[in-house]
Amino acid sequence: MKDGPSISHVAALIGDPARANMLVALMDGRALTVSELAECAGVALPTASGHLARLGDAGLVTPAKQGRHRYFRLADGDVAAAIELLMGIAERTGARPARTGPRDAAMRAARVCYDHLAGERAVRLAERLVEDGCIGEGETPDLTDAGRTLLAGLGIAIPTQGRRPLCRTCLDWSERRNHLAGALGAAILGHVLAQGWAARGPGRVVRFTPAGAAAFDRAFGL
Amino acid sequence: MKDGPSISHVAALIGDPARANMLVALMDGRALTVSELAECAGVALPTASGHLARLGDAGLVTPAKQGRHRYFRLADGDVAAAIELLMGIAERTGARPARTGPRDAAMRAARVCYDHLAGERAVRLAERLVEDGCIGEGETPDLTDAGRTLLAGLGIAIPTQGRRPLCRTCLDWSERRNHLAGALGAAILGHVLAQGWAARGPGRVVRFTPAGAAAFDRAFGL
DNA sequence: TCAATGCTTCGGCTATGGCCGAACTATGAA
DNA sequence: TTCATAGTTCGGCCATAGCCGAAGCATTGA
Repeated sequence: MKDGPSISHVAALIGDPARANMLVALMDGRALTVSELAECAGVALPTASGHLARLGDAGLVTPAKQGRHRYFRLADGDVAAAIELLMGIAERTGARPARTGPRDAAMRAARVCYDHLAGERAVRLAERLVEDGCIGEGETPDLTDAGRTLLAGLGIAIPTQGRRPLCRTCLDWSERRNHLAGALGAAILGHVLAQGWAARGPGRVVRFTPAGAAAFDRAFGL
Repeated sequence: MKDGPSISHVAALIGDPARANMLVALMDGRALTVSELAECAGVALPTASGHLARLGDAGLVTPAKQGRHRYFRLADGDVAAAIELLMGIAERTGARPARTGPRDAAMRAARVCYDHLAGERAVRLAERLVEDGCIGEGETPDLTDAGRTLLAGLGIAIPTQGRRPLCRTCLDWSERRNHLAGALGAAILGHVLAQGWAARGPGRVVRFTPAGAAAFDRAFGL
């Protein structure tokens, strides 16, 4: 009677189609206004406002007032991780016809998950890092000395340790294996974009240039 | 717009309190019957049956027929992981310590779980029995000679061994630790009621009399 | 100061879906 | 065979909560 209802409250919030659409729209880590989210969810503005108030109360999104706009973003990586996991479960049931459009293929290849990289290449990276002993295993792996050396060589500054874990695993919905999240995951995405190895496409898609993909693979020994 | 609804379907399934309770009850990996899950969820059997059919369709639980029972277990670790994550999010919000009504407090103190005792006192009993070497450990602990002696002294007949395990552990909702189920768990509850140490209240609540509580604690050395 | 924009609150409508009792099927026991 | 137990299906009741339009703040710009 204790855990049940409390998780059901959170799950019920995600369980409404309009709210789910909003949350998915926020999965790329950007902040959107109430009007934009209403548009994404396909509901009228008052309805969206009500939904967002409830999501905010439950700590799934955080508001930021700016002028006469109110921006909302996902509260943190855990919320993004939960949504990714639910996507994986939803997909596996086969309820969804395959329908693998071109945009879908790009999403599978590489995309943003909150503030880090997800998709096929991100999963390969994560597995390689473990294999090479650069990071440990588990939910919040350690960054080893080997890992620090590798990153230093690439010119990626190791984020200072705050409240947020340096490394975290996040289950990838398209690959069904872990990719790397946490502060370091965010730093790597930043590096990839800063180097021009890839650029953000529409929505969550991340497009690697041919040269960028090669550089990425070389950098991490893929 | 395509992902939203599909994750919302899964989330909505978890989002119903009755179903959430069932899923949480299954979190220890064991399989439970429809009746047991109905009891855990606090709903009637037909209602539980319907819920489980939907959870099964969505691939969150898997059924296994055995005789005239139908056992359900969580489909896989991903489902468990998603529930854990949702628990974490729900907890961090601090959202729901709220509704601690009198009936709720009574439920936490002592209640019936299927046909045995659950709640704070039941968990203490189970831990004491293990500590005193009266029963073993694991999912279906053995009853030791020390345990048989204790029960004989209290005048509790040891149930004849049928298909049902004599001792079984059952995860306690409110305490999140194990209490004692199985044929012996049922026998102990029967004894408690027969001795007038406690009486069934409304719903699942079990109310101990002051003298009954003292007698119970003395009997088991709590 | 007035107007325009962005958002929230309110009130009322509606439908989804959760719940149960009763009746029915299937399995096992006597 | 007959009875008992476990579970499913059906029908109907009812509450929750999702939705929108209208009206009410609040912030910005003229």
